[in-house]
Amino acid sequence: MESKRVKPQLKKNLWKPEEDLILKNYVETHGEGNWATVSERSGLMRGGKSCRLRWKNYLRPNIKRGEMSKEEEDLIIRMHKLLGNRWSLIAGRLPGRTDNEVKNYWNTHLNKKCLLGKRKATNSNNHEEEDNDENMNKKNKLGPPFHSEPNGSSLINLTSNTKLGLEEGSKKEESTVTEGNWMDYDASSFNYDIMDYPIMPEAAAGGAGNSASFVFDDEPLIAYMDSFILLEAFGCGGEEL
DNA sequence: AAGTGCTGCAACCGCGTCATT
DNA sequence: AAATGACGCGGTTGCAGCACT
Repeated sequence: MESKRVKPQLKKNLWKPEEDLILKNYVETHGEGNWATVSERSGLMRGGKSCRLRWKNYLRPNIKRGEMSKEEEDLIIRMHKLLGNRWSLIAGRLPGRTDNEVKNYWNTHLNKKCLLGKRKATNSNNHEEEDNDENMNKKNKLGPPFHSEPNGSSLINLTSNTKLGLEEGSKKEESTVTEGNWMDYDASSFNYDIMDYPIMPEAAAGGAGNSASFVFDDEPLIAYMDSFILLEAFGCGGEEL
């Protein structure tokens, strides 16, 4: 007589210390993963997502709590400038910090700071849309593409869609070269050659009909960004590395 | 001391991606 | 190839605590 399984009412709101203990014990004995079954098996009336979040953000070993150091703050600012709201990537560079924590810290402390700074630094040009964090995030789920200036310096576009093919010297590029939008970097500082990156079939097939057109795949770019972030974050000199 | 507004943080929600069937 | 489920990410919300009046 198998009746339809009724979904138990899941608990919400703040976690109690005893719930933390149950989850911690459960994960330590059974390991991470299968979050959907954790609530059933552990007896916690919490959704899998909730359990996962609680573990990831608070119960996991090596979680660092408390004040952000000046160095961490600085790193967050630099990386946010490079990556936008990609909190998990940023948090990945801050040992013991979680994406949620970094995100909250940004929203409560750094965002204001940076906005104030930007207000002072920018003139009345209408770049509001490009500079808007939310727009950046929507447009920039993938990593930033690159662009070489005729003078030899290089730029990373932080706001456009990675999948677009860059056309050298196009109007679009020129119009988007603004502070906080394109980042100057010295390509010679890196062991990186832009030609190492895959040219996607559609681009290779001649979409733009231009040998300077690149379409970047997400992962290789992320891999590149990792090393770039390190170099950028620690001052490009490499003395810290 | 009480009321109100503000701030910071924990947690939830919706959506996208990936793996499996 | 399509459907399904699990997981991860970023945005948003709700609430507790603090500051101010």
